[in-house]
Formats: sequence, C-alpha cells, structure tokens
Amino acid sequence: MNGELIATQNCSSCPIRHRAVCARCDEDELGRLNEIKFYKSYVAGQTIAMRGDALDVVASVVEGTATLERVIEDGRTQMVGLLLPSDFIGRPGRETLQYDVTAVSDVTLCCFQRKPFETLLMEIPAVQQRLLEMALDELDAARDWMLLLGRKTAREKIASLLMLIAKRTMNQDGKVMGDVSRIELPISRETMANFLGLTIETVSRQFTGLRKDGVIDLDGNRIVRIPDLEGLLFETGDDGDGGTLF
Amino acid sequence: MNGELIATQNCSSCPIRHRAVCARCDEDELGRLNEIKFYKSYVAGQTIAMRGDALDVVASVVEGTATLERVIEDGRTQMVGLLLPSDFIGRPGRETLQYDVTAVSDVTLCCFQRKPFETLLMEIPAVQQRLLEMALDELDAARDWMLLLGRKTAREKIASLLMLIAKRTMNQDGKVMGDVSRIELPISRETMANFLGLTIETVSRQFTGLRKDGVIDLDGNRIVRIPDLEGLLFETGDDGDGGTLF
DNA sequence: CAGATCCTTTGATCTGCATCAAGGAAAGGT
DNA sequence: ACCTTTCCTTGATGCAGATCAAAGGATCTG
Repeated sequence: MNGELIATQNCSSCPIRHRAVCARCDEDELGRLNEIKFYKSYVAGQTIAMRGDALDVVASVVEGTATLERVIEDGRTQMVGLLLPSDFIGRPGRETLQYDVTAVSDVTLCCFQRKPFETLLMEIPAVQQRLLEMALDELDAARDWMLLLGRKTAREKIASLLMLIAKRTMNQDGKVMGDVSRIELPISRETMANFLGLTIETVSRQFTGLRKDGVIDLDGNRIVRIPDLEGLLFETGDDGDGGTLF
Repeated sequence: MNGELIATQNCSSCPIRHRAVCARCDEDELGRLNEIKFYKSYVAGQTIAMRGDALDVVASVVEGTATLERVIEDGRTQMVGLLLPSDFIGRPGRETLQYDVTAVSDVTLCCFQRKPFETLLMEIPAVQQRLLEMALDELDAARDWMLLLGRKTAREKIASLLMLIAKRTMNQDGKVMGDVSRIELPISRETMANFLGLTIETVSRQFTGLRKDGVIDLDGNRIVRIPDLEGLLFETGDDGDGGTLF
C-alpha cells in the first residue's frame, strides 16, 4: 500500500468505531488498538494494493468506496467485493493479498500492522468476535451475489443493483436518509459492468430499456429517479423477503 | 432439520476433530463441546433444511457432501456452497437459515444446539478463532467462484470444476491420495450445472467437447481420465498460481 | 474557447449458451 | 428379467448478451 500517511488519531474519535473492528471494545482495549493504528488516504482511481502484494497491513475503510477485483490475464475483470465504510481489508493469518484493491472514490483507511493486530486478536475476544460477524455477513452477501451472477438476466442484474443502492440510500445505520425515489449512482458504467458480470454496452442498454419502459427516469447518467419502487423490485426476480447483499 | 438422530459420541473420537470447530480445543474444552453435541444422518438426495427454517441447530459435516442453494421462484437454482467434511452449517447470531441445504451423498452431521453453542463461543476463544478462519476461507472460495460465474466461458467453467475435483482427489489433508489422472465425479450433471451457472445440456456438451479434443477421457459418465493435467489447466483460463476455491 | 480525453450511448452483427424435443443408457424396484 | 424412473446425450433452433464500430456528451487542460 502506497497511500499517503495522514495522521494518527485517537480511536475513540475514529468515525467508524461503532461498526468496525473496535465496535465491542472497552476503553482499555481501544487504547491498545490505538497504539498500532494509523491512517492512509487515497485519491479516486488509485490502486490501493495488488494481487500478490505482501499483506503486512490490514485495514478498515473509514471513508469512501473501494473495490476488490479478480482479473484474468486476458483482461476479463470481475469485482468480488465492494468495500464501504467499516468494511475490512486483508485477513489475519494470510501472507499475500488475493485481489486487486482500488479506490473508487477518495478513500481513507484505518490501518494496522498485521502482526501486532494478530497478537491483539488473540488477547481481545471482542475483536475476534466482531471480525467473525463481519466475515459471515460478507459471506452471505457473496452468496446472494453468486445467485445474481449465475442465474439472473441482464435486466434483473441492473434492477438488483439499483435496489441495492436505493436501500443503502434509504437506510444508513438504521436511519432513513432521505428520498428513495431519487438515487445517485456512486459508480461508473464500467464498475457496474464488472460488478454484474456484464459489458458496459449491455449495462447502458439496460438503463435505456428501463427508462423506455417507465420503470426509471434518468437525469444525466448518474441520477436515477424511481417513480415506483415496487415496480423495480418486480424486475429484480427476487421474492422480496430480502437478501443480505450489502 | 429432520434427520435421524444416531448416536452421541465422544468428541475425541469425532473423525473431523482435527479440522473442524474443535481443532484447537484442549481436553477440557472438548468435554464441554461434547455435552451439547449429537449426531444426525441423512440419505443421499434428502433435504436437510430449507430457506426460512428456524436456525436452532448449527452443525459440522462429519461425512458426505451437502450443498447450499438459493432458488428463485421460477425454479432457477444456484448453488452457493459445497459442504465437505469439516465444513460448518449455520451461523451463530442468525435466527433463520438463508439457503436450502441438501445432502448430495449420504451425510452425517455433528450438531450443536445454537444457543448453548453461542455461549461456548464466548467462553472458548479457540472455537471463535477457528470459526473465523473457516469463514475467511469460505469467503475466499466464494470470491473465486464469483469470478468463475461472472466471467468464465462454459468450457472454462467445466475445466475449473475438474481441476478443483482433481486437486481434492490428489490432496486431502496435505496427503497425496492417489492417481490424479483418474478422478471420480462426486456429483451429477445437474448439480454441476447449478454449481457453474449452466444448464445440464451445456455441461454434457462441454464434456463431449473436451473428450473429442483429447483433453479428457470418459469412462462411464462419472469417471474422468486426464492424460495431460497441464492441458486441462490451460483450459481453465486461470493463471496457475492457484485460486483458493475449495 | 479549442483541443484532448474519457465516459456513455446507439447501431449492426455475431455467437455462445439456453431452450425445446427426443432418444439412449444406467439404476432401482418387483 | 422386465418395468419404471432417473440421468445423460444429442440435435435443431432461438435469443440474450458480446463484440465491433462510431458518434455524441462530459470533463479537464492549457
């Protein structure tokens, strides 16, 4: 990782402490995490780390969005993880990174040297427990994602992605965050394509298709209006009882 | 879960203890796990549990193969997990099951009531740590699987599956287990199709295609001979430095 | 503001896999 | 051994999405 080191802050001021690794720690444990942590920031588009890199740092996303991607030699790329604030990068007990990590927007990471972090892990069960919870949540999300990649049509894939973004716009930390019928796409057509296992042309065509069918309105190419959320949900092929994808 | 209760065995005789949840426990901790565990067995094809079922039991696979699947209302089915001996079913802290669980072969499970298991989890860090390790391994496997589903061709999917089975035939618990050039497929064409996001017809055609191209030999429809493992690896589209898929 | 670069859309065409349909082979039951 | 059922293969056809190609729109730069 080659991002710029910005500052060492107190963990109690860490904006993600309530959901990230330290969510269950007491003050003493927070202090111990503080001793080994530091912040790094990256600009949009920057490569944070590449497959094969030595994994001597693990980190939590504090701000911004990053992606995990696997790439085949001929250039085919599949996104395998979308990292949002509080998500974790790297895993204890592994020496090298398995994926390319890229900053989609400007990103700030809260980093820990892996070795001392692993030591803390053994001594603070609350962190271990929190990591297990996060890993299982990600596993559920990955499995919903596999259903999407393996069995959904292009239109269903796009609709699922829109629902996912709509849900997140609506609901952040359990708080309703504003008008669901107007959502802003935080990622480019190419990023969507790599997320969904499609080409950018197909993504674009599906957007115009959904617009022509009156399911969505487009305002520029980053703002989507959804007059009828139920109508969109119907397009996803989901049964409505809610997957756990993000 | 409606399998037949067979016997309560001592955990130290549990055939999977070296890799499963109890891998890191001392004798005292094993004793505590023993108090709450019991075995159940299922016959090939039997449904072990269904999406939406109350998750009051978690379990380790002792013997046999089971699958996790997600199903859309119209019948489209995607396998999202292949459970082999030592793999874990269910997750602490969740009330209902997210997937259909089916026995592919005859299956024996080592079960724990979820509530007391969760209590033990808080008290025995070794189990917590082992679960985290297993969850992270599964997450890596799921991500390789996503690359396969999203970006690989039918032929590459089949080749990847064959490599996966070959690797496992070759290497079980670090021990070389016999001739790699002759592998037995443990699953039907339909199961493969649901694994790979294909139809059974396409799976079948790809097998005949690989045979006609001399990449594999078929002996019946469950025995595959691979004269040239490198040749098969080439077909997978992988770069050879090894994913972690199972 | 002109030029360059990047992102997105749209069109034309192609193709890999799905779908529909039928027949063969294996496995299990009586 | 025969019937039934399930699994697998093969063929014919169709279509969703990829590919190839080109032309807007944005955004950035000097």
